[in-house]
Amino acid sequence: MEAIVALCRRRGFIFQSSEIYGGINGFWDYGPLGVELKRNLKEAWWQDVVRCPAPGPTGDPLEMVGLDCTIIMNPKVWVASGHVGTFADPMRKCKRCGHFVRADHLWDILAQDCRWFDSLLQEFTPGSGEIDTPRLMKWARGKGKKIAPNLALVRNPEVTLSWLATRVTGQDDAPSELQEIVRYVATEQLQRDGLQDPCPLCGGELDEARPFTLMFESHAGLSQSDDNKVYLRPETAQGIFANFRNVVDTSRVKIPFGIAQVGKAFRNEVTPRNFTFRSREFEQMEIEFFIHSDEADTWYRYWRDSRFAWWQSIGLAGENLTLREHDRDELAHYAKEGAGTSDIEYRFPFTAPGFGELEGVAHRTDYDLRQHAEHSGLRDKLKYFDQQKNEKYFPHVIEPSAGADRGALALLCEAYTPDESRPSKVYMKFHPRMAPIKAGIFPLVNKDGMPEVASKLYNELRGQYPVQFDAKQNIGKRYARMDEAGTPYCFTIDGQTLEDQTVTVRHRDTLSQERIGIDRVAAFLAEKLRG
RNA sequence: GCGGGUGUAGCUCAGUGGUAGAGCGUCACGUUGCCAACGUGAAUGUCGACGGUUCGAAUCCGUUCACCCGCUCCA
Repeated sequence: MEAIVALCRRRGFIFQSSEIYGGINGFWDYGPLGVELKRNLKEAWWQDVVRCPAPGPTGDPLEMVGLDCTIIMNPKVWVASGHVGTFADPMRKCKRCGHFVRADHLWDILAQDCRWFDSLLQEFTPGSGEIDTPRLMKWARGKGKKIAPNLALVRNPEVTLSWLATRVTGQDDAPSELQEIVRYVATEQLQRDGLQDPCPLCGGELDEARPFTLMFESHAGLSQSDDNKVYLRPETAQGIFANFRNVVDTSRVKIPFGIAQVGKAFRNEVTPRNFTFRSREFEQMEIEFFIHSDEADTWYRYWRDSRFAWWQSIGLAGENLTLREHDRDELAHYAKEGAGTSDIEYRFPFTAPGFGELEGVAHRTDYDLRQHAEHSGLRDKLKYFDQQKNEKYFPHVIEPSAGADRGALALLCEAYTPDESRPSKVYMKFHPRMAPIKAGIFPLVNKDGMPEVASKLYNELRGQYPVQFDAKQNIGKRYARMDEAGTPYCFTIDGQTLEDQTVTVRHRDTLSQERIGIDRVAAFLAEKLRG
């Protein structure tokens, strides 16, 4: 992976944002080659999804329209969607080690996934619940010291155990509840703070539960008050739902139909990691496909399979691409009752042997439209009226939601091909459609009229394709540079060109060469670049 | 947020208290006859940042930032 990051930087695919100031965690810039690659990806998506989508499950053409919404919207959108409120999870921070834990999951985590809690339980006699003070003391000074250094019982065993003793002897019906005993051993100063909850990691005390949102906040207007607080969108989907009625009213679409959007979204991730894979600012390519609930299964399967095929078609054809159906219990709240959710995943070098998500295909039911219908007060006006069926209903939604940056990263990882036999030691095997530069135009040597012919060809081609002209240094060096940029073809003008009007085509992947007429170069490229 | 690692030219790295270096790359000129050839020359550094110790710091100490690995988190 480090080699890929190094090549991205060296050749100008991806730079760290604001690098000259030391960078900023979770933000990345695309360089001259990277912007072409990402643009190719997004344009291919738009072409294949909005302008000319594959036929639907019945063979009929799909109806798709585009949309481009703002990043900042009325904050009520995020209340309706649940991003403000239920998803602003109450989090508690450990005062000792700084660890964050979800308040509502604390006791589950302690019981199921906590080293010191597990170990401490062994010290209680099974069944009886009796408190064995010397035994707990021994635990506190031995094991406990290592795995729960900040637990009150470990820091100050005598005092803590004396509190525990008063609790137990004061009750007739000991054994007492496990949870309460644990809170006692986590509490050092009973009178001042009451019983404490322990940190699953170190045993230290947790502070108050506070809502913790992944959304970036800003203010629309000059004053920085709660009145004008706004959020940077954490997903593009809600802009589509909020405009559902506008699109239906203005574009004559009929169910089933889809609305597509490409755009930036922002999430204040706790830990941005793995190059651009988890960034705080990223770009999504989302479709909300509106259907009647009776057809959810059919459309879900259609989108899952056609989206998978699409990623294959742009070069992620190997075993590194996989389709994973979610288990019921990992589904998002809105998708529990739906036809299913699946991820299209790619085996990135940093996730291997596991996979990382490229695109999620989810049946969101009618959750979002219902939420907006209720919160906006528009209620039934957000329903769709089906003239043929004479039925008014909230459409269900199949949502294929892809990450553009993750897609570009997968393309980079997939293309990266070490090859010790060639001068560059590595080449980027992009699908020609995705390649940032489609062709290099080179005079074999920089004299004898070759540069003039090459330059003429270059000027003809550059109007249609991103191509590069290079006459400097020897031909091998120029080929090597094109290998690292992932340019699939190089056209070289040599002595023979001047005699018979043919050029050599050098193929990136095979290193083989063929001769074609100089007048056929444009047609050659057009054919190779076709979807 | 925790633990471990890294940070010197575009890249790979050397330099362990005393004048900041090498190779590769980049650029210019010459040469060139199909895969980073050769010759000559040139540009390029707040030694990640801030502070401290010292006559003197890339080097020692503290803090901080960024990246990598492992936790945690990822609706």
